[in-house]
Order: sequence, then C-alpha cells, then structure tokens
Amino acid sequence: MESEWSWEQNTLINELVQGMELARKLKEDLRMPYSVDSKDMLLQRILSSYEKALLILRCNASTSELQATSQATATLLPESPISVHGSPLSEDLDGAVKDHQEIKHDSKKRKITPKWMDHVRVSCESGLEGPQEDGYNWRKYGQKDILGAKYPRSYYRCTFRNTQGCWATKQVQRSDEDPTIFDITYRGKHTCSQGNNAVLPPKSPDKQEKTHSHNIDIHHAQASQENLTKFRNILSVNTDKLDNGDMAYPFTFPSTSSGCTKQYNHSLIPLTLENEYFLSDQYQTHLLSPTTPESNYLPSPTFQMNEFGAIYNKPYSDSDINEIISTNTSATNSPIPDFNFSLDPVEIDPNFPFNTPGFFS
DNA sequence: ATCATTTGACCGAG
DNA sequence: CTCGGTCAAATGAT
Repeated sequence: MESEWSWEQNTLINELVQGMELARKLKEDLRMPYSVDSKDMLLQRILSSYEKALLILRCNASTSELQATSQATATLLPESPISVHGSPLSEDLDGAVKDHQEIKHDSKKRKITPKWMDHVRVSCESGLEGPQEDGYNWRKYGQKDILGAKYPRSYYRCTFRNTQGCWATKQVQRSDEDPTIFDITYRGKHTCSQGNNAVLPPKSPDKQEKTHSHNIDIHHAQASQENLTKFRNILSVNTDKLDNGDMAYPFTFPSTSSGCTKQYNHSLIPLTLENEYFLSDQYQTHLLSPTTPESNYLPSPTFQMNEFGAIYNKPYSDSDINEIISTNTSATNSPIPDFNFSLDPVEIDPNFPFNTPGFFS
C-alpha cells in the first residue's frame, strides 16, 4: 500500500502540475480569439489531468475506506459500522434477487427492488449547504430513527408517484461519524417525465431548497444524458455509449462552485437491467456537506461534472468491485496503473460513478 | 385550496 | 420482539 501510494503520489503530483500548466496555457490561449481547437484541446487535457489526479485520490480513499470504519461505504458492507442492522444496500442486494418475485403489494413494506445500487460520496468543502437538487422532485414521506445512528433516516419518493406512477424513491441518512456526510440510497428508476426527459426544468433554487429534496445529483442516466450531451459538446468528448437505451446510470452534476465532491459507488447486481425499468436501480449516495443536512444544496444549473465518471470509489465487496471495475475500466482504462483514459464519458459505463469534486472552482 | 412535511402508527421481515 | 419502511392524518406553507 505504501509503495502504491508513493507511486500514486508521484502520479498525482504530475497530473496536478500538468493540469496547472495546461490551465496557464489555456489562460494565455483565451486571449487569442482564434485557435478554438486549441482551447478545447487544452481544456480537455486539463480535465483529463484532474480526472486522473482525482481518480488516484479516490482509489486511494476507497481502498482505505473499505477497510476503515468509514461511514459512508458502510452501507454496502455488512460489517460496516454504519448500518448496524444490515445495510440497506446489502439488503437490497439480496432483495434485488428475491424481490424480483416479491413485488407484492404489502402496503408498508418496500415495494421497489433495485437491481443495482450506487454509492456516491459527495463532499462539500465549500460553504454551500446540503446536497443539491438532483433534477428530480422528491416528496418526503417518512423519517425514522435508525438503530445505531445518531441521525434519523429520511424517506423520499418521487413527487409524480401518483400522477405518473413513478416509483423512484430515495433514502437519506446522515452519517453519525461525520455529520457532513450523507448516505443517499436511490431505489427504482424514474419513469416520470422527469426521468424520461432528462434535465428537468428546475424549480427556482429557492423552491428547491424548500422541498427538502435534497437531491443529490445523482441521476439516472436518462436525466443526465442530456446534460452529458451538452457537456460533451463543450468538451468535445464522445459519449456514444450513453445513448444506450436503458442505461440508468446515475449521474451527477456536482456543484463545483460549491466545492462539493461526490463519490458514487455503483453496485451492479447481476441481473438483467433491461427490463423492469423502474424497479431496477438503486443508488446510494454519500454526501458530504458542510452544514445543512438533508436539504438543500443548490443545484448547479450548469453541470459541473468535472468528472466524467472518471473517479470512483467502491466500497463494495470484492466481487462488486471487480464487476464495477471491469466495466468501468473499459472506459477509463485501468483505474490506476495506466492512466491513459480519455475523457470519454461514453465509455463510462453505465455503472459508472461520476465523481465530482468541484473542479473548476 | 392545494401541496408538502411531520410524525405516530402500522406492517412484514428477521 | 425489534427494526426498517411505509402509510396517512395532522399540520404547515404558499
């Protein structure tokens, strides 16, 4: 590990230095009206450098998290401290399989069964509070004190559940170890217009804050695709794969401006994702936010996804990790060893955790 | 009046 | 029996 870190440190430094140099170049370049291509190139390279640097950090962090008693990741790991009674995730993993048949109608129990989930960590070092709007409208329908947790868990469901039959839900749990961390679990895919139309017309920020919908920006691919496309255009990146119909990968638009970072962890449950549209996914997000917990986080209207899924942590079981990595690596190329990855969002596989440490700020 | 949140109760799983 | 997830009445906000 140590040696790895040394290696990583060097790489990290190199990447950061390179990024800085490129940024300077870009700065110079910006003075010249022409050479647009050059700017794009520089921009892309800068992003790439940061992506790599972040990736290194993430990988490192995740590695330690897996072993440490880290709050966030806990959810996926049964033995993790956070969820004393069995993490929601682990539960879901099982559920994913059995729930398959279990779509029963009991009213007060879980109705949605995810096939896969994501863990995302978002950290907001800057002042903004709370998780941001994730583009969906959520309605809080419950709150529960969880055994072993200092803070209650909040339950949200899609506002359009009744009107459009959208069964997407999410749970928000503040970490007791670090109040600035929020574990968010998304379940079910949005089948509402929001989900289908992607970027939804955000309400005014004010309103969003009020909704408590502390939406973290992890989105289902659907919602994010559009953003991604925009972003891609700006960066001149290809996103071919994102066009796949049902990729429901969460997506995040971290508010860079607010200095928030998020880490997504997806756990792909070995089931076919193709069908069962909305019963399918579950994401878990860990939010790190400074002050306000469950609510608010101004959405950054503009995507600030610095990360094209480049960085991600997987506090998962080995198998999960392997699975994820295998899929992800295709996009970024091996996470650590060879950082040849290009900023190709496309390649970011569906189960891709987009990380977002506000890098442009 | 409408819609969202709060909160205690209910229910099923373990 | 305990605990997590959901319901739904009460309450609040707009």
